[in-house]
Formats: sequence, C-alpha cells, structure tokens
Amino acid sequence: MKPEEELRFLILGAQREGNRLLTDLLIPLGITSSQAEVISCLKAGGPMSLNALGKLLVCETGSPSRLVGTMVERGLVARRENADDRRQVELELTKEGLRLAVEIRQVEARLYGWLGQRLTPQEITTAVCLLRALIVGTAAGKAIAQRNGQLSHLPKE
Amino acid sequence: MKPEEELRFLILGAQREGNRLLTDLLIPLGITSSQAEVISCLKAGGPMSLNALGKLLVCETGSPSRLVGTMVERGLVARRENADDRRQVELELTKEGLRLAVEIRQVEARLYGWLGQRLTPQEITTAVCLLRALIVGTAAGKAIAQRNGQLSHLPKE
DNA sequence: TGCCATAAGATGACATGTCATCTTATGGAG
DNA sequence: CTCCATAAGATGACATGTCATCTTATGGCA
Repeated sequence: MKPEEELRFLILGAQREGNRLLTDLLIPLGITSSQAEVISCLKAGGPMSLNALGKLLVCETGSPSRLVGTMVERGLVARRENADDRRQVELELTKEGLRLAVEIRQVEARLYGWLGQRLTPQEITTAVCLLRALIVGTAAGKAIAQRNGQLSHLPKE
Repeated sequence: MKPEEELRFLILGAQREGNRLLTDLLIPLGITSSQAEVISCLKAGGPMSLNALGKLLVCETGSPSRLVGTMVERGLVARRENADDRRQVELELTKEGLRLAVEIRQVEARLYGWLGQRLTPQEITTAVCLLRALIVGTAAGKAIAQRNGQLSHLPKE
C-alpha cells in the first residue's frame, strides 16, 4: 500500500475510532458527539448566530440547522430572533445546556487521556504540525485556527 | 487549546476535508466515497462475504448491508447466495463495477497527489507512524493492517 | 420609492454510521 | 435426531453530512 494511501485510511480510522470512543463516553449524558461540539462552542464563544456557529464547527458546509434543531427540541439550546437582523437567529445555551457543558469538559478530559496514553507529548506536537500543514487553508483549518485564537480575542462574527 | 484537543479536531478536519475532496472527484463517476471503498476492496480481494467485506472497510461496526444494497440496486455489485453456508452472501463486482474500479484508481491517484503537495514523503512516513500508534489494536487499525498485508497473503476470511 | 441580488435559515432528499431487533441457517451438545 | 446458542444478514429507527431548493429579510441602486 502506498504511504499516501495508508495515511488516508489512518486518518479515516483515527476519526472513526475516536468518535466511537467519544460517543460511548457521552451516552450517560444523552447527547451525541456533534451535539457536544455545539455545546462546547456556545459555552466558549457565548451566544451567536447559526451562521457563526457553523464556521466554528469542524463539520459544516451548510448551516447546522437540523443539528441545532434537535438540540432546541431537547431543551439544550434556546433559539431567539435577532432584533437587528431578523434573518438571523441567536443561539444560546439553556440551563440544561450549561450543566452539560461542565460534564462534557470531563468527558473530553477522558478522551484526551486516551490520546495521551497512546502518544507522548512530543509525538502529539509533531502530529499537530503535520496535520495542520495538511488542512491549512481549508474550511476545517480555518475553524480550528479560529477556535485556537478564540480565548484571546473573542468571536469576530 | 490543549495539544490533545487540537489534534482531535485536526483529525476530524482532515477526514472531512479529504472526504469532501474525494466526493467531488467521484461525482463524474456517480458514486460516493463509501461506494468507492467497497469497489476497491472487492477489486483487490476478489469475491467475499458481506462479513469479510465489513472487516476490510474502515467504516464498519455493523455489516455494510445497506451500503452494498444500494450498490446492488445500481448494478455495481452482484449478490449471490453461498451454497456452502446459506447464511452468507457472496459479493462480486459486476462489469460496471470493474469498469469503475479502474476509474477509481485514477481518482485515488489525484487524491494522493493532493496529499503529496501538502506533505513531503518524509512527513507522510512520520504521520503514518504516529497515527498507527494511535489506533493500533482497534477495529480500524486491524482493517488497515489486513489491507496492508493483503497483497502478499490474500484474504483470510 | 421600488426592485433585485444576496444572505440566513429551514426543509426535503439521499446516503450512511450506529444500534437494536428480527429472521434464517449452522453446528454442536445431549 | 432434537434443541439451542450463535453467526450472517436484513431492516427499522435515529442523527447527521451534504446538496438543492424555498422563504424571508436586508441593503444597495436606479
């Protein structure tokens, strides 16, 4: 198998295995991994429009209408009209959503522990550099870069 | 952002971006990336049961019944009873499936070219080693290992 | 002021990953 | 030989990624 081919499948496999693990860890919370990502984004970035959320999610292309829709149904997110621009909706975590945000942090810590058992800190750094080079300039790359900088100079859109 | 967290999102992002690219490249062929993977597996490993195919696909957990089902509907794969064990179905590429297998090879070459533009051969090797360490022992890891060895000592199940 | 290109979302359609459940076939224990 | 645990698939249910399309709201331009 060509190295490029193996890398392609390893990336697919790593994503799948990681997601399965995360899914399992989230079962007690009753949410999916995608829902957890939405909650984390809203927790970190505060209320924002669906459009802005979509740019933070590594999933997107197309707005996450339906994903957010099921979360509104379940009382995790509140959807409210933006008075300044009635095309937009403002999304905000409910109390239940905020509560889950705390538990999600703990689940993520366990996921990172799993990662840390398999790779040394040095190896993780190396892998980060390589994968950054791989997706630099793409939508996913921008989403991650934006989330990286988010702590310092809060959401821009 | 913690390095582990960034790595997690980079893996997700790399998978998504790569899949989007592959999806685009496959549009002229009228198939999805999952369908292309099935065709590649059947081309490389010859006729096999649904169960065996599932172990080669990096996607699995649960047999790819439905995925293969749509491919049978479209005349890409033939499904036929196994006389020795009537629980099993034997899957085989149709002529159309075989024709597509050739085109898929070319599409994959373009995908690997994309990869090669972003990472040097040395970097690809490094990334392969790191990701291998990450998923060793998992179902996905085994699927990839089996596909790697497939060329030398053909399918075992 | 009125019209239109464009943006933000919602929604329907399709394929698939994942899980639970159901059917049928096998193969071994008794 | 009979019964049952187990294996292989099929299928229904649910959530989501992705695309196309539709509605509504904005904002700029004639």
